[in-house]
Amino acid sequence: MPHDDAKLVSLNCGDCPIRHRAVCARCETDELEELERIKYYRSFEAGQTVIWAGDQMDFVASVVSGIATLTQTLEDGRTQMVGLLLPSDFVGRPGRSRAAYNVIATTDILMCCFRRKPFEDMMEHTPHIAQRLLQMTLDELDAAREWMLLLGRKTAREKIASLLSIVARRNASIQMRASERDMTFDLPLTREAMADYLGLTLETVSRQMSALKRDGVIELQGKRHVRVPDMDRLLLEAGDDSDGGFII
Amino acid sequence: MPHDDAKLVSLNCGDCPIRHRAVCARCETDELEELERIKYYRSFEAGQTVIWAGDQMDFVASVVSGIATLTQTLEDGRTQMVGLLLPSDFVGRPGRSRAAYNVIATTDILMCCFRRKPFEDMMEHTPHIAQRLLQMTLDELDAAREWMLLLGRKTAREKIASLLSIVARRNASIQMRASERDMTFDLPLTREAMADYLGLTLETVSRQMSALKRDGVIELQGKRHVRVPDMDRLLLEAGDDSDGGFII
DNA sequence: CTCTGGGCTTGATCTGGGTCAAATTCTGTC
DNA sequence: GACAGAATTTGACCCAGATCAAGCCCAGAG
Repeated sequence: MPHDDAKLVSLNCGDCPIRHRAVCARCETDELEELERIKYYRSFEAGQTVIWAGDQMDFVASVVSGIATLTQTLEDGRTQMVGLLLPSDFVGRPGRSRAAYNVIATTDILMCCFRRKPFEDMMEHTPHIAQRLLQMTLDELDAAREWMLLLGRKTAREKIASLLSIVARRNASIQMRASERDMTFDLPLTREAMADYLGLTLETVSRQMSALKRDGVIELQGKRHVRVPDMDRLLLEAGDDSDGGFII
Repeated sequence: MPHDDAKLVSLNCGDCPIRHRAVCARCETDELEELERIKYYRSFEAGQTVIWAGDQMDFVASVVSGIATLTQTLEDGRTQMVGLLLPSDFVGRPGRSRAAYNVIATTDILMCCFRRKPFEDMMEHTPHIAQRLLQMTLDELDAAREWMLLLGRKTAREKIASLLSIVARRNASIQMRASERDMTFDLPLTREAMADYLGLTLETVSRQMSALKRDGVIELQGKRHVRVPDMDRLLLEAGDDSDGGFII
């Protein structure tokens, strides 16, 4: 049986062409050679936009390398980022969906694609894959709901602090320094992208970044390099509640 | 193989106790008698709040009857609704999650619960169940993302129009009158609940309802009964784009 | 029939964040 | 090492929606 923290991951196994494998992130063993047979690759340049119309796509894909964003727009141009696609994240789905998203490549992207029908057929007799996709999707749903709280009820300053702490936390898990109070990282987003993520304008983002800097919550070296002297302070600014919650 | 539109539904099969079944919405046949063996019921009164702490719950549940809302709050009391739970909707998940939600009963609720471990075990060898849960979760994710666009980028008037058209559409599918331009329905939410859903205050909700009424977009009989003379007009007000999107 | 309280509306005023505009870095690149 | 263009900052001003405060409507209780 799969581990709780198992993920469907993309791994660069040495030289090109990069191999896509379904592995358990913990035990590191291949589980499904079958994926190998139905996959192909597709790359996109930084800045390129792909309109991902759910029910018209005949494939699903997973990011192998690079960063992309998932956005929705109104016809007058207002745009809202609704997801960040990092290596190993999936886009597209087994099943129908009317929703259409813009997938915008922030960097050059390599995607591993699976033709939909074979992928769905495969899921039929390999419950592990279905369960992992379910777990990944549930995690995304949790993240989306937390973001709804941010979009609906947080102030501009809290929004910025929340975004920074999320980026910091992600870096922390990479650096294995989650317990450190002092953190340093690079922002992978422009001010405009941050604004689209947070439901703000880029001017407001800039102003609040300046305010947080003035108040000593963050330090900036250049525009993108951020140092947080005290993570607890930042989390406080983000307004996230930390109480555990009771059981019924 | 399961149909695309298959759902895991709760059905009231005549007398109490209500039976929970996993059926295909299209072919109407039972697929999994096994669910019967691990389920039990639990009811909640209107107004009751349950703190649903993902990783501490030892069961998952599905709404059999009644309406509940899923909300998140900041410690100072600001609250944001992040989902609506209607009959057949699931809450809780097979797998771990740190997220905690408040489940607030809008009406009296009957829930069908499954103890987590047996439910997860069952998923292992019944791929249909896993696939349906995945499909349901993906649909919820689409809805959450559409809501993020609303929360982040729509004006108060557009938010109200969007909510009304969603409620109208849901009623339409029940009444089988999707093609009608003229629609009538009851709002299942108080002004305050609408506000929490839309990231607004109840005063703004009230004002915008009055404005839509004044402009002839809707008619009100009493506070909760709404008539929409022209759905197209309402959809226009909601600002949703209708263009199909291209394929890459 | 009146009282009460919750849901709702409406008005007056305030303000956070949007809008518009200009100045100031940064990043190349020739 | 200067020029071009994009990213960012900062300022001035404005407005949509929040806040504060009355008052209204109506269903249920007595």
